Amino acid sequence: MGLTKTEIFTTEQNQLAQLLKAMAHPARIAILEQIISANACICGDLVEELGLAQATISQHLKELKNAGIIQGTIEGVSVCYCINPATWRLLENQIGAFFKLYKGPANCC
Amino acid sequence: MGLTKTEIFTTEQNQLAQLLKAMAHPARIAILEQIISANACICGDLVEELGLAQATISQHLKELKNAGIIQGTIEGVSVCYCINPATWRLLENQIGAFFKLYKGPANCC
DNA sequence: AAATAACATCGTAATATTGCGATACAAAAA
DNA sequence: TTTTTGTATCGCAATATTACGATGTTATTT
Repeated sequence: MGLTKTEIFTTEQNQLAQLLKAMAHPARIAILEQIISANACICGDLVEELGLAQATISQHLKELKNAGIIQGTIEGVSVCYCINPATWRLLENQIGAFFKLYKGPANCC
Repeated sequence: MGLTKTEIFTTEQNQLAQLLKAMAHPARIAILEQIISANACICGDLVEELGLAQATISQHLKELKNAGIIQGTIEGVSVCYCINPATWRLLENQIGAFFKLYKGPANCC
């Protein structure tokens, strides 16, 4: 096959997996770090900063945008990408809740 | 192409991406939730609980194990999988640090 | 209006992931 | 020792991801 069986999982499980997947690439982590540290970043800067082609960066930005993690507003000739606060908080909370499930080592292993 | 250029990123970026990727699948999230809630889980239970074939579950368990997120100890006939506390804490801290980078909306968008 | 600048999209090649049936394997039970 | 039980691994087909050159697109300059 090759396609995930989303229908057998809960909405929360699918949503969290999708958001994590969007972040689960070193280039996209680097992009997010850049966007956050620059506090408003445009694609051109990222191409210079990271060592990837413009087309590749643009594609990664698209994935982050599709996942709702970032948002882009046109600013003259260039595009200003920044964090989508709502999704960021949502993901932070979802992940936080997930990690809090674990109460430490069990008595079995 | 088709292979990630890990050499142009930092060790931290690659490590975080790899751990996130290991979690970025609804089945693996469901598996982790099961392992945590059962506080020691074996593969057989998971096959009944989730709607995936035994071979598929075993493969997902292998990925979580390779990433260091879970560990398995042989317990008689079956295998007892549980959370690897060290990796769990590491990931929790890495993610926490990452999310704390963001200080709220910038003044640009 | 033509040229430029900054991104986006298309098309493609290489590789990775997902899922599962079939089969192998190792430990315990019969 | 044979059988059973619980997992792991193999091999395959379908699909997804990654990267990038080439080409579009859109808004600003000139």
